[in-house]
Amino acid sequence: MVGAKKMPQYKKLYEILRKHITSGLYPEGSLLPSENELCALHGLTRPTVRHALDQLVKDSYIIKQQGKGSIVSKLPKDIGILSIHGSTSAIGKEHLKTLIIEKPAIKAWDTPFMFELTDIERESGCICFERLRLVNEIPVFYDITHIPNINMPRFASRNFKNKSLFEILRTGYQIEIIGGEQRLKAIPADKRISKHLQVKEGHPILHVERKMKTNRQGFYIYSTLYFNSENHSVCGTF
Amino acid sequence: MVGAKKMPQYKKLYEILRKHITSGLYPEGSLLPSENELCALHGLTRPTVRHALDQLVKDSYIIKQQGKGSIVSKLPKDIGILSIHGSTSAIGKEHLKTLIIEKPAIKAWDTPFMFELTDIERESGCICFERLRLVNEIPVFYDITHIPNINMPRFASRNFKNKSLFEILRTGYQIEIIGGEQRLKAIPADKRISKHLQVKEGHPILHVERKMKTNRQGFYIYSTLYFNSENHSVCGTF
DNA sequence: TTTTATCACTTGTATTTACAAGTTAATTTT
DNA sequence: AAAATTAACTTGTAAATACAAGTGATAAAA
Repeated sequence: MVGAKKMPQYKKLYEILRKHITSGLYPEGSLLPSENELCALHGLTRPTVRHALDQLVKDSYIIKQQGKGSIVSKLPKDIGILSIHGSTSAIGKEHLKTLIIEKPAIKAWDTPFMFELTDIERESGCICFERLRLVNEIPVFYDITHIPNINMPRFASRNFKNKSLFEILRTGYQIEIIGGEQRLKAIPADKRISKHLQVKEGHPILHVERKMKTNRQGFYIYSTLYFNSENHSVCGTF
Repeated sequence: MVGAKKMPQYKKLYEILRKHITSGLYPEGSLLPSENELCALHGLTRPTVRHALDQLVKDSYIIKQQGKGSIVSKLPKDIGILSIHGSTSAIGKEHLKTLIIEKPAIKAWDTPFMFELTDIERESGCICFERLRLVNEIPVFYDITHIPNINMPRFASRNFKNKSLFEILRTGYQIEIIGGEQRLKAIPADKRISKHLQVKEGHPILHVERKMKTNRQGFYIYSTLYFNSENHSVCGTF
């Protein structure tokens, strides 16, 4: 294991409990052992145990309630990956289809780009691709993704058909999204958008520009979204 | 008395430092007094001071660096999700104005309401008010807030003119927003919206429905937003 | 039976003490 | 003068202790 030796006690306990929660040992809604029990179990003092629990609260794995205990809350937030919520019913995975409009290709960044770029990003160029997502065969959002072409071997030739972008990044490149920023607007559909989303020109479209921070230092992923929110909403937690 | 008396010490210090930072006493990039200095200044012990600083870190008012100190970072987010970003320049507080369209009043919940309500919420009724926010005298967003009328003494008679809602909730009722969910849509402006936001009917409007979770168990704050995103964007981090 | 009170248990706040580890600047040595 | 060392800071981790405050179940009283 990589450097688990000098990890502080509270962090060790945090990792243990985190693993127990995500693995389902403590199901959602159940109570964690009390602070005093955790002290006895792991040979720690209460301030240390509380420090570990504070981290779990911060990452919203648990909610604490005075007089009651530490309640396990729903498993991790989907990192702002905007989920879709239909106005009629929940959308199962089986109804969601992805169409590749433009295959991943290496090109120069647009100038100006929606976010400010570093010199390194600018020089490296980007991998760009466009996708259309359909729910029940109806196009719902149109997605343009820009990834800096820095240490991304064979990315452009990968098959995106059935795997999520984030799954490929995580499993193929050990890249995980750890946060980001986004800008939202409502805009009228232009010719290109109206064609892809099959709406009239001028129809209100939800426009999202996102800059996603990753666990790789200085490596960001950019994405532009055009969303037909007539029958669906974009949902998110914060 | 609206409970400023039994506020814990660490929270008092948090509020003091927070005020000092937002008021510009400690400018961005500068160092806060060291933990030991804060102990001496306020007659507290280091764990208590550290607890206060932890809160400031959590809310990203400061960044701590071992061996150096607590560095004041950029003034943040009102509540993480809702800052406005102009397409031309940053928006200073001096250019932001709030207009009360409907004063806080106790009434029954709309049926159906945008989010599902518990029986307790439904029975208690709600405090509802509507505000219009202007940037440089131009209306930018229209805001309808619903707060359950549960243990909120004298809330309806408070003056909202110059204080942020969240500031009143935090200082007057010890209520803090700890998260939430939201749904976003792009919709055409109807008659009412177009009147308030001074746009043509049918103009694309960003519509946000939010359910905000608080530190008070089972207590949620609901808000509906209509945003004219022609010249501004809604920005958020995740 | 219903209400009230108590008790055991939970987390919340706060003090005190100690040492580890990172940063910076002054001092000493080369 | 330049490099290395030291000293004096800073925050980080961790222990032991105490009491306050909220919760829930049990026991006592009405």
